[in-house]
Amino acid sequence: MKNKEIRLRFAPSPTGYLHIGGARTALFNWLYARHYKGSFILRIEDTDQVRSTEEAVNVILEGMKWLGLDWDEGPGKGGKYGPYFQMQRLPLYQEFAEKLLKDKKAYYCYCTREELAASREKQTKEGRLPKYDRHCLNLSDEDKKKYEDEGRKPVIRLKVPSKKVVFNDLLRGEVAFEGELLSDFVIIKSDGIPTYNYAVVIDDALMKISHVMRGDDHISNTPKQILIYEALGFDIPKFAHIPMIMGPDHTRLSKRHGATSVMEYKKMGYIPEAVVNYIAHLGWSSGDEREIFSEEELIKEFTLDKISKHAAVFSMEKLNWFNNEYLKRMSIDSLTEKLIPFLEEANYIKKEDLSPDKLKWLKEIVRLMQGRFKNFSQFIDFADYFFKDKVNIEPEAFQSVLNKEEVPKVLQTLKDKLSSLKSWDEENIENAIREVASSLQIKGGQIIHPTRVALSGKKVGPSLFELMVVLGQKKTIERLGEAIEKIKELKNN
RNA sequence: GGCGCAAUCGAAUAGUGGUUAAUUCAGCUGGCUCUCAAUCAGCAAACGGGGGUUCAAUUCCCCCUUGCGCCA
Repeated sequence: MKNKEIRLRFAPSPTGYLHIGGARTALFNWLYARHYKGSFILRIEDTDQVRSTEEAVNVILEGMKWLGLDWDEGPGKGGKYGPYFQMQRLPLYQEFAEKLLKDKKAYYCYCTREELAASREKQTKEGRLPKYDRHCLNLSDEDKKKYEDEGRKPVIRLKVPSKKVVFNDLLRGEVAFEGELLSDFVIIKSDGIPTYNYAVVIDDALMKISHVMRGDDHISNTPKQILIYEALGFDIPKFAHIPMIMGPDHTRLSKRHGATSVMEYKKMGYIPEAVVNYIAHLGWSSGDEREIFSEEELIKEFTLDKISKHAAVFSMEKLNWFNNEYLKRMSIDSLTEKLIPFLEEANYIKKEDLSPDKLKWLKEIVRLMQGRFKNFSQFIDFADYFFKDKVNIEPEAFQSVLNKEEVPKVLQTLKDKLSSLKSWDEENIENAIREVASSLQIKGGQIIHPTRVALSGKKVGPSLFELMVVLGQKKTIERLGEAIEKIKELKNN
């Protein structure tokens, strides 16, 4: 049963992608709504006509879906408090503005940018703090007509009462602002578009939002919004201002910090459950020592008293750890399935060529690699040699491992030995390698390391014997030969 | 500049009017091992500063500082 009283919303502006900070805000709202069996509403704040795009709307919706944050009302869903795009709600903003005008709680203002700037400069010079001088507060109809004949387009300003505005933040307790400091701010711009603070109030009120949970960068906007609620006689929702997420340098998270769009994490091969689990821990903790939470557990445990009040720093390392934890727990089957799109993207496989045998082989690779990569892109990188015809030997690996006196002889001896192997299984391969080692009077490592580089091009990777089983006898022998040739070539130069 | 919010290891968070201030990530050392990863054992690492209140403050109050944000 839904709790009709509890209604939360996430209201992004479609001026860009869904970034980590927005996603975390969405997640907290979603978790709160789900925890208390309320409703979660998605609203698109697209009044910035210059920067808003339909493309961005789609990317945001995609991001929400990828994270599994489903909404009860909003784009694609409808709902009884729609529309859920602000640009489709223009008449509503107008209607309530007219009510304010009629009640003398708002007024038209014809002042130009230049006039405003001049007034501000004068006040500053006089040592007063600049605020709108109410030049247009009591304009007569004639005055207005005169201005309009001049071609001026008016804005609508709220007549701000001179009083202290106090609200009780669910996280921070009482927050107070001196009303004197507030200017008669604009609620409708001269082009008829509402300002942020005004539109958000009309929408939240009309959509019956009970809890406004948002980044604490909105604390300073809250008194203005409360004034609008009061002027219109709307019920004031509860406010909870959650801490922001910063980059590692403690500045606002931005492109400078690398991947900030949630969809980039999809592209890099993170799994959404891990991303959700990680960002849930940015500003929230269960209070006990668990780190890994399923979606259900998060919903169950999520309450406001466990949210911290200070900004959090995003850490890629910790995200990697979470992702790896999820990757380790996944079955080979589902891990393989999730990897397939990345393998196709890299041109390592074609889905239509995926015979049962090939799928089995693929799963073997996945089994060998599981736990050794932090995300799917890394898998593509780390396991390339299974899929490519020729190995790409990393220069550093060549220098430090293959470029040694005894290596060509070792590889040649091994190659000869392996060519005659009848049964290509782990035990036989290991025995063969140990035999070569003892016949050449070298340690296992002295044969294993160069062989790994010859076969995979890398110094690190899964157990060599298993690797060789999966790679197959033919390719193993080929690559040993190629490595020997390559060493020769470089020696001669 | 005005106003607001915040402050515990490098990062995320626990925690308490009296504690050896805890856990996870990252770092470091060692075990295991064919490397890496994983894993196990261990190390290092914090209560921003100053005043109060109190027998006792990291914890409560005030100021400062610093960071962040909003407005201009």
